[in-house]
Amino acid sequence: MPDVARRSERSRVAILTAARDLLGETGYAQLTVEAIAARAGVGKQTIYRWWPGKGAVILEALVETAGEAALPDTGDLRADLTVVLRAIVAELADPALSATTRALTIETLGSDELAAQVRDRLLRPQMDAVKERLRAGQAAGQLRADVDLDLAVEALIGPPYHRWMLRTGPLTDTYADGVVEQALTGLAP
Amino acid sequence: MPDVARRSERSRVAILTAARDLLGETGYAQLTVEAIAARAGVGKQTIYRWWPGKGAVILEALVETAGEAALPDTGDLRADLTVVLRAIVAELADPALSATTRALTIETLGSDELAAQVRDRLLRPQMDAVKERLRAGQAAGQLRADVDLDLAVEALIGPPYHRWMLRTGPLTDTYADGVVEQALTGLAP
Amino acid sequence: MPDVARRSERSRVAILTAARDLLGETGYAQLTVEAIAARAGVGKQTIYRWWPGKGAVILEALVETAGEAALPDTGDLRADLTVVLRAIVAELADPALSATTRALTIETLGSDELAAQVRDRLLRPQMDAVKERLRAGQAAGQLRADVDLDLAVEALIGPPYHRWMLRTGPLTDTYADGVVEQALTGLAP
Amino acid sequence: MPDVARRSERSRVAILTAARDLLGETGYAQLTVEAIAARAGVGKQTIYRWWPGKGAVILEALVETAGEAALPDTGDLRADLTVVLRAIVAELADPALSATTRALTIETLGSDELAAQVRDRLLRPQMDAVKERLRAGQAAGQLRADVDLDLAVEALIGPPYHRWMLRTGPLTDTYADGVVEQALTGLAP
DNA sequence: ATGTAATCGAGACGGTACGTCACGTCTTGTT
DNA sequence: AACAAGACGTGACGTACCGTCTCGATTACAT
Repeated sequence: MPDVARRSERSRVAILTAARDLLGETGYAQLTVEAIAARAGVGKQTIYRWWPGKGAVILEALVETAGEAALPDTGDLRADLTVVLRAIVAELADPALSATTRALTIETLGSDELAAQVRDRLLRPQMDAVKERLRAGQAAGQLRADVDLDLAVEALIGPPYHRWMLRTGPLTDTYADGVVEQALTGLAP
Repeated sequence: MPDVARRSERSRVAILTAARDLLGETGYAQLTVEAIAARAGVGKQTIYRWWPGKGAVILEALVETAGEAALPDTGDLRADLTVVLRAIVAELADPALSATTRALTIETLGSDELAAQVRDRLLRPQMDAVKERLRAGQAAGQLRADVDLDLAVEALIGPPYHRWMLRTGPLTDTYADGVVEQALTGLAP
Repeated sequence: MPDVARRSERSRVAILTAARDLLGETGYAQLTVEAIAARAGVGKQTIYRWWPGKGAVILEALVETAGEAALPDTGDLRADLTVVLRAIVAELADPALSATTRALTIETLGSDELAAQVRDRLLRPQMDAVKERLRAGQAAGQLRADVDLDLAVEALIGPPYHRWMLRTGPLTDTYADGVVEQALTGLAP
Repeated sequence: MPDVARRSERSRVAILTAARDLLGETGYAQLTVEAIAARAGVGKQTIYRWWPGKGAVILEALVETAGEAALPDTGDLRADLTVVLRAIVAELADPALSATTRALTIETLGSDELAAQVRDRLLRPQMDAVKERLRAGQAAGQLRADVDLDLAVEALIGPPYHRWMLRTGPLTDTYADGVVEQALTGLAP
């Protein structure tokens, strides 16, 4: 079993960077473990020693990139959600970040293990943060008391995610605003 | 430049059937072109002659399976949408159909070409059917006149899709009903 | 079974010509049945209807090319053999004819059937002609009475054939003369 | 740019052995790279990493099999050559060894590169050994001083090679003796 | 300071699937 | 019935990566 104390930080960073760069430059199809190792100047075994596979590397790369999902609470629920939705939509519209997310989604589809990891480490925090903000709004009487907060979160995040995955429309601030508008209308008292 | 007139219908059907069966039985990992060819009793070349790759085969298999996206219009918008949403959710919850969709999604992510095909041949019809039903409801005064129908469609389809992709919750009739309820609340006059 | 009466002479000639041309232009590696058919403007089946395979086509091409193996008999054995040997060596040195012969040799190595055909239709006549000339020389007392004529023929043809196959030396008139000289020395009374 | 220092000797031997065995057991038609790899318990890539193709494998197998071409020199030229010619003829008559040689000849005809290799690594040594023995004989006055040694070698090796390639006669000790007899008659003072 | 044990880079290994090529057969009109 | 055209099942080709496995050569810790 690997001795984490002796782990080379240089290699760890090089691998994650190489993975991100390759995704940005050549796309998912060229993102092979061998390519990551070569680009990072690292032996393949060093990757397999510390990660179970390609997907886990991407996940870690994305987790490192992702900032803390701290949501603003200015008291103005609509304004706060607009900020969040715009950020989410912008991230999906950004080619570099989007490539990583897309790659991770592919890996996710093939592995329940990884799917759970992604859900718990990456999504849950984000969704929980939104949920908390909604709960606060609900307590403040800005939402009906009977709304299911999980559904409410999905009403906000589901549409842009669907649009991004299936490329069925543009991902703009205007769109983000529209999603917030529509969702809040359904949730308001 | 294959001569489509001489194409063997027997082979075409055998290939699509084999692809569907393999997905149902052994999952995506075992869905290789060689396995499809072997199972269908067909040469690999016959697959490559008519489809650009594995993804296109899956797409065609799914398109053939998918019935016509004719939506009911009983006049009761809520009832009609509930029927549709329950069907969509059931499909996503069904392991067999879901496997095909999942496989197709993976292939999609690796090819813009295929992504466009999927969007136009598989998704657009479904989404358009929902949109038309909503438009009829809008004309009948059951929806506000100012709702953006594209957003409305996404409000219905986005949440279950998000939940399915990221496995963040159960996909049940109750859930479907909740999604319809919430969406209609936001769209009602 | 094919009805030889209806056979298309046009196709027959086109096929043999295409085979010869392809050998001359692109070499043996490109000499596929499909290439012959395409170049000849002929269906593949027309080839397989009349020949058992590629080798038989080449054989027929070569048989048609090869003139009658009539040997001169001027009474001067050395002069006659020199003429023949120079002709043989020249043929082996000629890239076009040599390509066909080489191709046929390859096919021969893989099929006893074809090897027998080549031996009987192509080689035997040539070797027999040489043998007859030697027999006449023997009768005229220009050869020892006890020489084995089959061996004598091989003493003339074997060396240049070996040299050609294995590319171990130049194939010139001088060389041909040397072979005749050496062989006759061994056969003379 | 494979790293020859890390090459697996076990694999190298297994591949060459498998190639020889397959030739002996099933013949050239079944001698595919895939069959060699399977029989040797080796990945195909391991073959392609170290040899350019099937032909080179056969060549190496034959080179390893072939003993050193050390010719006896008892002082009795006729006896020494008889030993050699009988060995050559026996080798050509032996189905197993002959299969390898035949296979190599086929491969040779398709590649100038390989042909040169075969000539230089396999044939040249053998022919040179014979040539040296003849040179010694010439020095000892057993051959005329003016004989061309290259021609003399071909007079010995050419006939049996021709007979073997074209299957025009039996390959026996008696035949070998006849060839030596005839050649020496032509070369004697 | 030195031994020792794990990590490191490199890359060969046994595999699996890829997408292509040509084989020889079969099928479909045309002549 | 032979023909041109070309789709078909078959099977080998040579390539790309997979994940595992040796190799010395660092490198960091415990003597």
